[in-house]
Order: sequence, then structure tokens, then C-alpha cells
Amino acid sequence: MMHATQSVQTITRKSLHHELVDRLQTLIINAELAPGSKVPEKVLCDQFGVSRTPLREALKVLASDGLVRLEPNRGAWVTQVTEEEVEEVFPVLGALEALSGELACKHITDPEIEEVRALHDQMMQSYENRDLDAYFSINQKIHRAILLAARNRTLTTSCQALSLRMQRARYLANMTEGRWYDAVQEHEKILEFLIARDGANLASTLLQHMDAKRASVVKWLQTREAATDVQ
Amino acid sequence: MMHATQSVQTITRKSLHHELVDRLQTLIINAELAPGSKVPEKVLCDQFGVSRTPLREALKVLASDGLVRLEPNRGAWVTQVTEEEVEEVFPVLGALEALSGELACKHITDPEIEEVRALHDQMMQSYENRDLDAYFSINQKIHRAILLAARNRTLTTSCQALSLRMQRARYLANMTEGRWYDAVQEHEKILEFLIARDGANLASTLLQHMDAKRASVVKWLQTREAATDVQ
DNA sequence: CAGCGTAATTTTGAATTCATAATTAAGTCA
DNA sequence: TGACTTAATTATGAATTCAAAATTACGCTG
Repeated sequence: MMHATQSVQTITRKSLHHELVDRLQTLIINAELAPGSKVPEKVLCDQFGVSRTPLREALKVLASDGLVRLEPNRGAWVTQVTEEEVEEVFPVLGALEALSGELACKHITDPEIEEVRALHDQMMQSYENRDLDAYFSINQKIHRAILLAARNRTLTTSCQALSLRMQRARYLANMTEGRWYDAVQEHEKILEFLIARDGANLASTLLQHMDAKRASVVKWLQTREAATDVQ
Repeated sequence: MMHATQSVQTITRKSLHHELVDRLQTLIINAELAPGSKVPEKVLCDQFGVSRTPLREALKVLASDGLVRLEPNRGAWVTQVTEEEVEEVFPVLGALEALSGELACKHITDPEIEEVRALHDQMMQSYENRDLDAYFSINQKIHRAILLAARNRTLTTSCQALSLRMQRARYLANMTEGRWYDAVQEHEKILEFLIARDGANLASTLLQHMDAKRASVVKWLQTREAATDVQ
């Protein structure tokens, strides 16, 4: 039985609101706060052992990032990942990842490339083992490593904010066997172009990769929507 | 004489914090809150006739947008536009504007094109009159019109957030006669490609336009920095 | 007992209060 | 006078309080 979890111990790191932004993000991404549901202010205050003030500050920030929606006098609601939103966010994310690829080729060091190669190999292992959770986790690390190699903090921040919004959907989206295979092929090319420091080709591969992801997520959302309609 | 300004009348629109985000953004962009200066919490509360709670909520949001920096136990400070930041933000803005151009060509209607053309003509008039303020203002409207024609709210939001951060710098940056001429030429091409609905060329022109702006702003910052050093 | 209107309760938004950290001012000693 | 210490003041971060709005519960009417 679980006992004395993190919920009990008081938060002290930097500022309360900053810590709370992180924690709430995690709760939302892991769907522990379900999409479309109301954010239970009081419950969370009790859970985190904080007053409403810093919690509400955090909610304002999350709202500006699009993770929650504030309804006047009705509180905060966890946003849904809609098809419309996916169709909007992925193209933007594609443009940013393409840029990150281009910049990464200019700035990445040999040890950093080695790091990506190692992650890539690990990811392939996860693919062989059909371990989707591990695959997703490593996949994200690869994209993040390229992003960091781009040496542009603004780009990193923007990308991550949008990524977060999609992460819920991507996490839930079971890829088809065919899509998974294609994604793996795309990643082979990504690694190849990164090693060659071929910015233009890496950029266009990443763009294409994102567009394929978009299509995959949309397809899954449509399936689910149809299922919900029948239900 | 001005009297009974906005500062007196109480704020009521939507939520206080949202209104305050807008107002503070304006103050920062117009440098009424000087870059590098401390955000005077109490003064602003008095000015707006609100308590510290909603003001501080707004500051958290502005901090996540990079307009202010929160120092633990030392309050909020208006961020400076540094050369480093400009070198980071403009490439990202370039990628996003390029995307907006591409999408705009797909979705823009004839009346919308007419609107841009009208703005363009107005801007040329401002150029002839050497009215920099009017030029900047119309310039922004053109970029915004293209952005809206892209039909992607996420893109709009992302672009505007980054634009805001640069606006202070751009507003202050006096263009050289030569740069101004070049910018006008670029805008001629932008209009041309938009009318032709030539997405690829519009995208690359906008990208180039942004890079030129970046260079111009950096140059100006360096001049100013040198001046400050001597001072 | 279904539908409507009213009262009690809960929740929200924002002001106020309070403890603590940071800054400023005052006082001490060389 | 000028550096250093310590006390007073102020500002910050967060909890608490309070008024207003929304939700729920209750009772009335047909």
C-alpha cells in the first residue's frame, strides 16, 4: 500500500507557483487530471499542502499555455485534445522541429551525436521488443537532444510548450504496426542526416516526420470519436 | 490636458488578471516600464485600483512569456532585449512567419488580399512621408493580416508572443535609410507573392525579411551598447 | 411525482492579513 | 569620517478572509 507520498511533504523548491506549474503539467500529461474534467482546486490544494493563491497563479500560467481553460466564475477545466487543435499544432511544431534540425547540424558536437546514436539504438531495441512506453520515452529524448543541440533557448521553450499540449494525445495514441514501422524508418534517416550534418535534409525529414505523426494522431482521434458516438 | 485617465477607473472586463496582462504588456512594449527596471507592484496596484493578488497572477503569466523575470524574494523585473535574445528569437519568428506565408497562400480570400494591398499602399505612403511610427504600425498590421489568413490560431498565438518580445526593440530601432529601402523592396515582393498565392516564394521572402530585421536590430543594439560603454 | 422557484451551500475571484526575507537606516567603534 | 553591526522598515510570498456568483438541495405547486 502506498503511504506518505509526495502529496504530504510540503513543497519548498524555488517558488510554490513554479513547482505547481510543473506538477500540474505532469498530472495533465499523464491524464491523472482527465481531459475535459474540472480542475479540483480544493482537492489539489489539500494534496499539495498549499493555499489557493499559488495554485491559482499556476493555473493562470497553464491557461496561457493552453493546458487548461479558465471559465469566468466557473473555474479551470483541463483542455481536450481536439482534431482541430492537432491540425493546428503539428504544422507549427513541424516548422520548429525543422528549424531545430537545421540549427542542430550547425552546432552539434561529436559527443552529442554519439549520445543521439546511443538513444537511437536503445529506441530500436524498444521497437524490437514492442515496448511502446519505452519507445515513446526514448523518442522524446532524441527530439529533445536535437533541440538542445540547436543552441536556441527560445526555440526549446516554444517547442516544448507545444509538445506538451500534444503529449497527452501522442501518449494515448496507439500507433498501428504500419505507422510504427514507418516512424522507425524516418528515425533512421534522421540519425543519418544528423551524422552527416546535412541540415536541409534533416529539416525536411523532421517536417515530414511531424506531418506523419499528425496524420496518425488525427486518424486515432477520429476512430475514438466514432467509437464514442456509437457508445 | 489629459485627465481622469484609465488609471483611475476600475477594471471590470473578463477577469482582472487577464486585463492586467494586457495592460502590463502595453506598458512594457511602450517602455513605460523601462527594460531592466523593477516592476513596482504597489504603484501599479494603486494605478489600476486592484489588489496585489491579480497583479501578481498577471506577472506570473508575463514571466512565462519572457516579458518579466521573477527573482525569488526580490520581485519582478522587466527583461532587457539583449543581442543574444534577438539572435534567438528572430530565427524562430522567421520559421513561423514562413509557415504563415505558406498557409496564408492556401487559405486567403480575395477580399483579404485586397485588404493587405490597401495596407501595403498606406505603408508606402508612410515611407514616402518618412513617417516611421505610421510605417511600423501598418507594417505590423500587414504581418498580422497574413498571419490571420493562415487560419491557425496556435500559429497566431506563438507568433504574437514572440513578436511582443521583439517589439520593444523593433520600436526603438531606428532603421537606417538603406535598411528602410530594402525593407520596402521586400514588402513589394511579399505582396506580389501573396497575390500570386505563391506559398514557397512568400515563405522564403518572409524568412529573408525576418533575417534582415534581425541583422538590423542587432546592429542597432551593438551601436547602442558601444555608446553606453563609452558613456 | 415532474417542473419550477427559492433558500442553503459551495465555489470562485479578489482583498486582506501575516510571516519571512530583503533592504534601508541608525548606531557603534576604529 | 568610514567600515561594520544591528535595528527599523519595507517588500515579498503565501495563507486567510470576504463578497459575489454558481451550484445544489429543498420545498412548493399543479
